[in-house]
Amino acid sequence: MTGYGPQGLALTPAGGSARDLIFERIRAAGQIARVDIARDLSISPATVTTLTADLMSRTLIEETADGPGAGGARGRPRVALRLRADAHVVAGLKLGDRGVTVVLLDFAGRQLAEATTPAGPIPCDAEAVIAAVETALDEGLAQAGLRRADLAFIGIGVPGFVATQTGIVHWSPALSVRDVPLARLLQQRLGRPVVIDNDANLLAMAELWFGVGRAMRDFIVVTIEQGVGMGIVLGNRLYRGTRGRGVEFGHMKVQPEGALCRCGQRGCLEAYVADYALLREAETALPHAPPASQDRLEKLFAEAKAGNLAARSIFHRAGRLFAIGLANIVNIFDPELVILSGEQMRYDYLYSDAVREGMEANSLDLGHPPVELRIHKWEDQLWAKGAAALALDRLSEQLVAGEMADA
Amino acid sequence: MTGYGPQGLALTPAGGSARDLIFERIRAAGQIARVDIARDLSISPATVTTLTADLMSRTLIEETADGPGAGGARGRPRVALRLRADAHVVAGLKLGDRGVTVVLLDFAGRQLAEATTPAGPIPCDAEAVIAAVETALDEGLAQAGLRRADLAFIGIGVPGFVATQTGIVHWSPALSVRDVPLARLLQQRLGRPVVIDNDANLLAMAELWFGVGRAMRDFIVVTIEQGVGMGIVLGNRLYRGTRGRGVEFGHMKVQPEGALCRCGQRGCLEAYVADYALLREAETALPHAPPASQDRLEKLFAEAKAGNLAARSIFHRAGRLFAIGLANIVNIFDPELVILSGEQMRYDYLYSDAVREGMEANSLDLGHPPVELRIHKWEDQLWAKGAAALALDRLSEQLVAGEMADA
DNA sequence: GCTTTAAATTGAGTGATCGAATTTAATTGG
DNA sequence: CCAATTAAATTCGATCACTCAATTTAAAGC
Repeated sequence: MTGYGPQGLALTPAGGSARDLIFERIRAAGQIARVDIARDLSISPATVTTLTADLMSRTLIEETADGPGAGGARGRPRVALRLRADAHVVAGLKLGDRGVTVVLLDFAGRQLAEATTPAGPIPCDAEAVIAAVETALDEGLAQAGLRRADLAFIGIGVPGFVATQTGIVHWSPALSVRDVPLARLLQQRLGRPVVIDNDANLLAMAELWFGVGRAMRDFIVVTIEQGVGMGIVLGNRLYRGTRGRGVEFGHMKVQPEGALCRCGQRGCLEAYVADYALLREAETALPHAPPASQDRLEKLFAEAKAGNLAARSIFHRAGRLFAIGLANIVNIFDPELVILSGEQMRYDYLYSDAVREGMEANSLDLGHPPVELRIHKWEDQLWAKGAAALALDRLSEQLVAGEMADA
Repeated sequence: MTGYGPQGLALTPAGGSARDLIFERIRAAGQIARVDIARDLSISPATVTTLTADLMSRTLIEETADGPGAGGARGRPRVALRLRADAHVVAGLKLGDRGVTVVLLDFAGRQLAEATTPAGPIPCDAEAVIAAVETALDEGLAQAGLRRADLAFIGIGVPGFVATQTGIVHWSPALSVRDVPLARLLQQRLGRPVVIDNDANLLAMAELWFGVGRAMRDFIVVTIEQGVGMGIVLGNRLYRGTRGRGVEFGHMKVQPEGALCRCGQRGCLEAYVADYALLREAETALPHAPPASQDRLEKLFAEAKAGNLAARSIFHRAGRLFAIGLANIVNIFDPELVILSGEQMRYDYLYSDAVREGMEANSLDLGHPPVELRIHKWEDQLWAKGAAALALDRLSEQLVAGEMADA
């Protein structure tokens, strides 16, 4: 008499109310008339009128003054709605090797300010990270003529193992200590709500909220710099793995008993394609170069292009294994699109046709066309925009909850 | 003016109504009183009364006659509800090498009949498969004293690449032809609605609906026999990949330029651990054995146990690569549990402590305890029960839709 | 038999949403 | 310039899902 079927609820308990759906629709469209909302969401025009009036009374949206938009209209002209730009401001920050980047976005998604402040040497302790964030944030606020109190939410991208729900950074190349409750510490210091996440996840968020990913249900973003990161979007949502930590693509094993990785294991993808892995090999093959530096990697690539066989083989192997790793991911998730993003993209050996071909050769041909592969030039503030997207996401949740509370 | 944020809906549009949730709760519990439903689902007792009355009028559930259950109760005794066993009957079938297995389940999840009928040589054409299904089904129906018309839904598990939504089998080791619209053909022949799915997915369904997976949100089922299959459950739902086909674990590359796989590529996991891969190697190392047969694999394993180094190395390599493949999956999904299931489980080299250790050694240590690994003895009808679970799942959807239609 | 207890039910009330009718703001044609 | 036309937006009454508070029901305890 124990029954059968999943014990957890297979059905989603609630789902978004019509008000939330309308809000999301307006945000996604930028400008949209009530009729179109009703049509898009299969909601009656009556409801749309009621709920948009409610959203307007909460000063979240407004009617636009500008012309009709839709061509030679006959009847009553449609009135477009949009988010009120002045409703809220959020900040997004990214902790990087070269410093801290910050962007400020208004509620309409427009960028109000962008700044990068150099950071000290990493790894450093929590206090130094907090101070660096504080400096960058204040710089951005100064540009926009705002104060900290004006921020509705702050999102921060951190490399490493980050648990978003708890706000704890379990390990990060930027931090000399483990298990830092960074979100809480920053919230205390900055006086505003803070949410943190793995930086690769935020790159996926950036594509989902501001990039090509907006129109895709399922896609993957891969980035290579110091390590190898991956963000997965399934069903228009960032998939964070079942325990809320990032997905670990860099430590997929692509070669049994292979090269030694920073993580202590062997054969990880990262141990073949990350900066340190390439440089490590270069040290063996080309001992004449100066000690490890960003510069050296470029030199190494130049040598490969010039025909140095040792250098060439380093990149060749990296590309081959990278293609295998990508193919494995594609076989498992079968996404609509794979985006390769990262500052190292200039290295044609990793983001090249050879990799694309290798990936396709290693992906199962199921009769449908191969996965679309796009290469996105790395923009410094894209990561920060992803962090801002996370902040906007949380802000929305908060607004919905608030609406429920006082409705 | 293009807005921002995902264009698809991030919020789930509707979600289950209270009636659906109550129905699911009763099914999951087997026996449950109205008060408990109200408490578990945070729904008012009044609603539970109303909606259970509705479900009873639809003859889906009934009150039980038996004693109170809860200890020395004082007040009005609670009346337990349960699904009406006689409401519906579903069939689940599995196409296997050894034949077709069928189970019949009543609406209370109890097994009414079970039968296996031997099948002809595979691969064969669609007509032969349909005939085999028909024979097995009628055998099961005869056992239970039922007719085809009594079946509410029929679920069928097919090895290979199966698109569930369209009901098309794109490729299967059981079929000599490609892209067979098997669900439609069977539906026409049997006169009852048919749903098909990849057999590994159905094994996951079986665990989710009837096994340990019932209490787990996220778990993975891996099975090895002819090929390597995997089913993934995320958030109490089977994850089928973004295009509705099964997840391709068997063709994960675990060795660059490695062994040749049936799929034509190199280094696939399957090319190291599937039956044919082991036998292929045995042919090289142990040319004295009789030609390929199930029997030979057992012999090979016996030799390995007896100390034959060549035989031993075959299983050793298979186990090592299998562990790597598992570790990669665990790194990506970070599930609560991994279930290893399959008839070949007797071969300790694949489902052994060595594999467990290998998997843990290759999984990233993130400070939490390693993933739980369970080995489930292969039961012939477990696959078929998974197919029945799929049928029950579809039946529920249909009932919900029907409820909406005539409510 | 009366009280106590807890489950189940009932009936009034609320909020979300819809359908049909109405109002509004434009265009077009006379 | 003024109807007629068109389509967007709004209004109003109705419905449905669900809740709350009060009531009924079926048992145990005294």
